[in-house]
Amino acid sequence: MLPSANHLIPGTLNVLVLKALTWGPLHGYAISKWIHQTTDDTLRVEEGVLYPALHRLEEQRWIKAKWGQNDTGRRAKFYSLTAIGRRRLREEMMRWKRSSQAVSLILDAKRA
Amino acid sequence: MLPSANHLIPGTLNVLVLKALTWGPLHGYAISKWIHQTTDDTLRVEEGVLYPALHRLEEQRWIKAKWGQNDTGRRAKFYSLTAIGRRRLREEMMRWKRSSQAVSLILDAKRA
DNA sequence: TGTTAATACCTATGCGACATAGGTATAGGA
DNA sequence: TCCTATACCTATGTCGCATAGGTATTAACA
Repeated sequence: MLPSANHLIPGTLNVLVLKALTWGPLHGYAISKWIHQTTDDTLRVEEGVLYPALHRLEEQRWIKAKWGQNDTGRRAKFYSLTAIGRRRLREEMMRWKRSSQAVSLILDAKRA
Repeated sequence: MLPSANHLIPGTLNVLVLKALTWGPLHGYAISKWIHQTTDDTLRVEEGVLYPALHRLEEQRWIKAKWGQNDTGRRAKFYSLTAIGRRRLREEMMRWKRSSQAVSLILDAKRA
């Protein structure tokens, strides 16, 4: 295992998924690819991580699922944001901004 | 438990501690206070989290410990960076920058 | 034609880290 | 006297990620 594999920052997966769904309904595989491509291969969401996460989010009513078909007529489960999910997304984004800025504040701290 | 308590971003504690020690040897309680104050109360490291983390870092030889006294003559265990720790700090900082930028890239993504 | 890669979904297991809740001891201030 | 701050510690629970499997369909390719 490479020391600098494309690991997620723990706790960020939910907000990444919610953000992905602001583009409209997406199925799991597409969410995974979108994250992967948008971050230029920096973040990679393994399927064994993504699908359980989607199920948790669905159980919490942050997203809802609906079986459908992709462009090529293939079956896929499309997830979309609920009202709760939209609210949570805003909250989680603010939380991320706040916390990550705090971390950067420390890491960028210079001697007086 | 408040939803927006002063939680750490999981995985960042090590690098925060290592960075703290670039100011010179510090004891656990001081590290905790420094993080707390530097982030203006955004990040709070509970002692039940900090001390085990310090022990792990020591075991990995990223930091080393030495009993001493604080300003008021009170006993305290002072931690300082090892050469390995300094190297790891640089690596972990780069990793953080890379990953956190990727997350922000996603969260700031706008419709075309 | 057969086989591989890509798409699309899933579960099970392990582990590490954090959150929480305790505990000890000393020093100082109200 | 009692409480707060300082300074250290352990134990337990939980949650999420990492890993390693698995199924099924479609497309590409040899």
